[in-house]
Amino acid sequence: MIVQKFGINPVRLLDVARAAKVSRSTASNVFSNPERVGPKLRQRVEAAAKAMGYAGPDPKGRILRAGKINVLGVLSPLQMGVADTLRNPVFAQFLQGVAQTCDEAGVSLLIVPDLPGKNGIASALVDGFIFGRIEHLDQLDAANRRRLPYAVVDFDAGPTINSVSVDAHSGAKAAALHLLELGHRRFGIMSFLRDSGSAKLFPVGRARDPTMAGIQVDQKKLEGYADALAEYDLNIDDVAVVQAGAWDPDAAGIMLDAAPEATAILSMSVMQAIAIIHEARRRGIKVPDELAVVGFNDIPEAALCQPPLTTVDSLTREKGRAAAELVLAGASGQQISLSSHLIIRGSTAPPRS
Amino acid sequence: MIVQKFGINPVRLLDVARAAKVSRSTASNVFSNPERVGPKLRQRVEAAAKAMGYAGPDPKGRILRAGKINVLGVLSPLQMGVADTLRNPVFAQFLQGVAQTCDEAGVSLLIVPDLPGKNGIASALVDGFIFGRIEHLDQLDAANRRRLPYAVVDFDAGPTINSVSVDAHSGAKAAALHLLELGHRRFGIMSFLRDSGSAKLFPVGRARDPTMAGIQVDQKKLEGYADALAEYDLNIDDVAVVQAGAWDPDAAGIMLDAAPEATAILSMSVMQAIAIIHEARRRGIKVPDELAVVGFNDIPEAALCQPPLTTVDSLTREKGRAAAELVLAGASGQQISLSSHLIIRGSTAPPRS
DNA sequence: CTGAAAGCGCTTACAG
DNA sequence: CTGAAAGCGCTTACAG
Repeated sequence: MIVQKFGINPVRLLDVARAAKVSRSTASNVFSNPERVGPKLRQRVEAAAKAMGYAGPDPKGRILRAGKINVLGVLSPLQMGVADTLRNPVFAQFLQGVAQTCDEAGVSLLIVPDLPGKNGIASALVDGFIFGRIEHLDQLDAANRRRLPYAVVDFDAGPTINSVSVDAHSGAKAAALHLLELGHRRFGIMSFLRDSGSAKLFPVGRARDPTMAGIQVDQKKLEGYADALAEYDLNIDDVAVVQAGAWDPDAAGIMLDAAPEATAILSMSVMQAIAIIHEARRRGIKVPDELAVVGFNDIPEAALCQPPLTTVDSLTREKGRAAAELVLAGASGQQISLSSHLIIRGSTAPPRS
Repeated sequence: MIVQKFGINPVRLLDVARAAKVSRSTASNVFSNPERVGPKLRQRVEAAAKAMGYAGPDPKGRILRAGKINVLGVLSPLQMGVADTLRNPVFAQFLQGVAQTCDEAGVSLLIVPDLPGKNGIASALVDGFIFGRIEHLDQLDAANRRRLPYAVVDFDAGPTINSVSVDAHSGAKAAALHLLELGHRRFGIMSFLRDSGSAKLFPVGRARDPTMAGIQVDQKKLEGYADALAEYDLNIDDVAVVQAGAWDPDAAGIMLDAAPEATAILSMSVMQAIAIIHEARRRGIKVPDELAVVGFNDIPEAALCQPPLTTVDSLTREKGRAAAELVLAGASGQQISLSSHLIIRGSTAPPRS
């Protein structure tokens, strides 16, 4: 029968060594460098260990010597816990990419929450980290102090910082051009609210807040939309923008209300694009015939949607892979740039009228 | 400008202490117990630290003293890497549950791959672990030796081991009864192949291999199906069984070929149930009118499917939550049992004929 | 409020 | 092949 106990009975290497009447060094070698120990002593130590219920060196002690921990850390986006991080399908995909590299390197993956009080970066037992999302340079301070390799994603932190970015500008531009080429001229834009606030409407005509596109990568998407519109002599200032969180249940409704005349919606978030398709169906608006929808980022749900979502593939998984490779290789100051491309599926068609 | 360097310049607490002309203890207290240090000394130490680029105690050193690591480990199923683990939607949901508890406890989540050579359990820096999937009692040996709390899921490891299980028997029975009540009498069963082998067909009439249901929890599902069938004087030995991995692209086709007369398919895997719906559509078989399909486990894709999948909700997220709570509470020998229930959606209807 | 000392559990040159 | 010694970086009673 197996008896599960712990906390009690802290057998240490030293105890085993004493019981087996060998030195600590020899006992250590039995577990870590068995070939250096003669068979007789080895068996004696192993027997003693078994008798005492000692299962090998405690990693806590070993780590201090070894230095290497064999763990890659991923830092959750600002204020996000582990659960939020895993729940976000785009981030989950990013993690899958990171995980692929972990598997190749034989390393475990630690998801570190960004908790209000604690400084996860300062205390995480990792060999390096990846910032899942970063919004300001000073978020890197703690990482710089750890003197561990790290990489950021979709953020330009200058030439000294490892980074992996997707060309969001050209991806967003391609999405908008696709709609323009189909003949659409009246749009609504859904931007990403990265904190947990409620949806914000930026109506046409009023002073536009520069934060309406959220973080750096989203601003590039907005510029991509604007540039595409400009090619067709359209001004993005004439397009209503709704900024909302990925899971905001009201966002799709607000968007459709804000741009009732729109024949096409550009969404920076794939989740919101899917939500718009659902909300349109609920309202009896046919997608794509009466309303075309384009998202940004490709996740499995996008292809399963009815109709399947036309969206920008921003190589999320590859970003994760590449970021992890940089960190595990101990790179410093490498910049990797990936190019996104549009996947045309069923949610876009020429406007009816 | 931020300069990212590491490996070099290993400033230790001792160096800072020397530079500030204080003892190690005092320097340590500045970072870990600031209230115990007078303001003058504190500032002197902080200044020295800043000047030398010391950011606070290295967690590697601290851990040895503190004992607690603030990390909960999840062990990947047999032979699975981190990427496989994250990619499996059921397991991803389980991890979300674990993560919820981690967030409540302010703990990070470590995903430990089950790599051929290494013993992840022996070397993981965690305060306890959860076995994502277990098939034999001896997989617990290494965990028992670590003397750290742990829990298993959907596996009865006896009264001394923490476990969280769902009543798979009654869930599966409910699924089968639902079909029987609708009038179905001819079935096909899709069981789960837990290793990476190719699909296996267990045709009717031949000697049935007891392993055709895979691991313990799957055997309970099979019994649940059998008991339901028996209530309608049907024998499970007259039902063709196909056993396949969650992602096997051929499995759905093999199942449909193996039971061409079936009006309903019972699948132990939600992914395979969805695959059967897709394969049926490809073949021009209408679901649910010409073929009813029931899965086991509920994931977001199941509801998004066309038609939405009728499936057993086995409370995967709750299992993760509960398992994590047991471990973090340092429980020992607790058994938690959850009851599954059927979610009836669009993939089931009475048989046509 | 401050510091000298012991120790967390292990490993690794090095000497024999 | 084996062992005495030093040390990984830090913290924590304890004495002053």
